[in-house]
Amino acid sequence: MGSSSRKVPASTARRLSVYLRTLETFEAEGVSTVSSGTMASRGGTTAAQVRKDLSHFGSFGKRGTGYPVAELARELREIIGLDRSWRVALVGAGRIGSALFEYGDFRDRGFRIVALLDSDPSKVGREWGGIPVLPVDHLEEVLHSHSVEIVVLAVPAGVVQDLLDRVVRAGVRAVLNFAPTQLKVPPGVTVNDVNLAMELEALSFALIAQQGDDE
Amino acid sequence: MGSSSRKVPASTARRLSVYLRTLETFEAEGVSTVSSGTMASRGGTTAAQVRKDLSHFGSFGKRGTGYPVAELARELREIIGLDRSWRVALVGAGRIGSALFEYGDFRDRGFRIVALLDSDPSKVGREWGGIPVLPVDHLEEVLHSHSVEIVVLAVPAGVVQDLLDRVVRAGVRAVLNFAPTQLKVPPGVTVNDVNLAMELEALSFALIAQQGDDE
DNA sequence: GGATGTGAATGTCTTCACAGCT
DNA sequence: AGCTGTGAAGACATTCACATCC
Repeated sequence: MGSSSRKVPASTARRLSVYLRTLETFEAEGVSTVSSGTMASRGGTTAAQVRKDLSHFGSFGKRGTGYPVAELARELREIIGLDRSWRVALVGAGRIGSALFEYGDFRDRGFRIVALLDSDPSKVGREWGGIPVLPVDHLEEVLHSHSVEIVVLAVPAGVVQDLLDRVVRAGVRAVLNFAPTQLKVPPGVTVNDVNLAMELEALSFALIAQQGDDE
Repeated sequence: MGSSSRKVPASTARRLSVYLRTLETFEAEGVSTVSSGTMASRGGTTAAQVRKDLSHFGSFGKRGTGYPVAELARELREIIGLDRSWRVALVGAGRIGSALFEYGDFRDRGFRIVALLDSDPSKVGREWGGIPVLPVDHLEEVLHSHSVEIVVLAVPAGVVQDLLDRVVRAGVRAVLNFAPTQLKVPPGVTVNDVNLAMELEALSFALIAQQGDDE
């Protein structure tokens, strides 16, 4: 009971990655069992939160003992979908695209960049680590021929909505967007935003708010 | 009444940036007044949400008319803290640091990178756009001499907690962290995480969950 | 004894719905 | 008439606390 993924809070989903990373650290340290309390203290949350989060997917612990590190890690990988590999296309071979491409961590975790696209003719035709940069005009056929499941949009704000529409029409249902634009997303499609400007502005806001607290 | 920043939900704070960007678009288009409904449709939220959010800071609209675009934009800039400029130090002159540095948007919005630091001797001594890359050993004095208010940590996971501790001890209270590590943060300090791996994993999870829905 | 798994209680955020201003 | 501002209701998420099992 409980192993179905019915009604998982979005916030829970976002914490699973943290748990997995914590478990992998313990695994590397040779620890074989952890309690929810230990997990919590490393993950910046509470013991009850860890248990509730995990309980959405099943019962992985033993009372009195805790959770088996290796086994729980394996379960989480399966739940998150990291027990397989995903085919990713990167649209926009600029600075951000480059940083992302070089950030080898992803490959290790099953995200394989199988296609690169750009609109700039001076970039098209080049290769990044053996992968050719293709013209963005061919977006649809590239997505199709490479069976792309996840698209990363690292393009200027002005063109991102148009690209998203094309990507969605081509059947892709998961997108990572770096443009500082709030996109119109049809149901059934997940778009995660990485908005660096917004992160900095949130810090600015926090500093201002802190200031006001000393009164 | 209500112009004090008592008890502002974190989620509200994160939406203010979106509202500001929406307003700036309208401003550029010469629109002088917007309703909460229009704001909402562009910001991916609801009219009531927009009004509630704004109501935490004051009453900026006119009933029957809507909100004055230019004036509300100005108010939001002040609330967020974009009516001044912030002094930012960037630790880690690698790929991500470079991408961030080149992403000129920030300068325009008041985030001025005044110092660059790295531990790699081959990078130290170089210049990026006139700003010298300094050795991270001198972190504390650099933060001090440049009156740094915000620090961006674009460094490997292994060293980030140590750097955060130093940064906090040096009196900085706002940090943007790119390492995939859950940091221990003392009270009074705000750390925002940009975790690319986690964003991709969230997409993976979403795809898996969608799959399960068709049953 | 020790730690999980989970209903119940609490807290937080969002949505509703409408009074009140323009 | 139109749209804001806001208490109240509702939905959602977190924390508590304890029975349950190893």
